[in-house]
Amino acid sequence: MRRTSREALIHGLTGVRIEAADRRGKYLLLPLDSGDELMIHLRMSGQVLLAQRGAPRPAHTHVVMELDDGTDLWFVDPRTFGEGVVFDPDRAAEQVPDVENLGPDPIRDEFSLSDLRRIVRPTRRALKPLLLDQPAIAGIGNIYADEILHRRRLRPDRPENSLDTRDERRLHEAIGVILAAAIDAGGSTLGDAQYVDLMGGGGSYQDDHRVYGRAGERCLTCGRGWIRRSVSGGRSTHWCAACQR
DNA sequence: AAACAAACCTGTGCGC
DNA sequence: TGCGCACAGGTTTGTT
Repeated sequence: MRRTSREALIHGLTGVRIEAADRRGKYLLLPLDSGDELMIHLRMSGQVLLAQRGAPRPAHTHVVMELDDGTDLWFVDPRTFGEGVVFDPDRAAEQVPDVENLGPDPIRDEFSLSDLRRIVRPTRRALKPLLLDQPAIAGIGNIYADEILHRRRLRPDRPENSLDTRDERRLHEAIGVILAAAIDAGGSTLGDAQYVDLMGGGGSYQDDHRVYGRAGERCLTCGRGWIRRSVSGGRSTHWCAACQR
C-alpha cells in the first residue's frame, strides 16, 4: 500500500468483477468492471496464489481476496517490496506514472529491430543497464539480461555505442528467443522457490541458465572460458570472459 | 547527464 | 549451536 491506503484498496476491490488479467513489463494489470484497474507488482519476493478458501495461509500473506467461486487469491510478500493499488486508468499518469513510463514490452507489444534501434542510444552506457532500463524496454530482469547477452556473445559492459548493425540484429534476436524460451519453461524458480505460478508450481528455466548462478563453472557454450560474476549496486552480473565480446 | 550507492525488508545459507 | 555476514527475482531516491 505504498501509494494507497488499506481502506482505498478494500473499497476498490469489494463487489467488483475482475474482467481480465493483463501485464505490461513486470506490472500485473487487472481491469475491473468498476472501470478501475488493479495493479500488482511482485518486486523481489511477491507471490499471487490461488487457494481453497480457509486453507492455511503462508506467513506474510498481506491481502486475501475472496472470489465468488469459493477460492481465494492471496498476495504474499515476505520482503514487502511488492505493492498493489486500484487506480483510475484515466488518471494513470498521476496515479501510476511508472506504469505509464514503461518502454515497449517485447512479448506484449510489437518489438521490431527498428524498435530496438530506437532505444539504443549513442552513449557509452553498458548493455546490461540498458536491458534493465524499464522505461527503455519493459520486462527484462537480472536473470534474463545476463542470459540474453550470453546467447549473443555480447559482454555486459559493452557500450551501447559500440554496437554495429550485426550486433543489433543479434541482440534483438536474443531478446525474443530467451524470453520466449523462459516463458515456455514456466520461468526460473531458484532454490528458495519464490517465483511460482498461481497454483504454487515452479518453472524449469533455471535448468537452462547458461550463466546466471553459474559463477566459477566452465562455460557451457564455448567450453573454454569460466563464468565470471561481478557485483555493482547490489546487482550481480554473470558472463563468460572467453566467448562474450 | 550518467554512474553509483543506499534504501526499502525478511529469510537463508555460509564460514568461523 | 550460534553468531555475523553476504546475498536474493526490483525500483526509487539521493549522492558524486
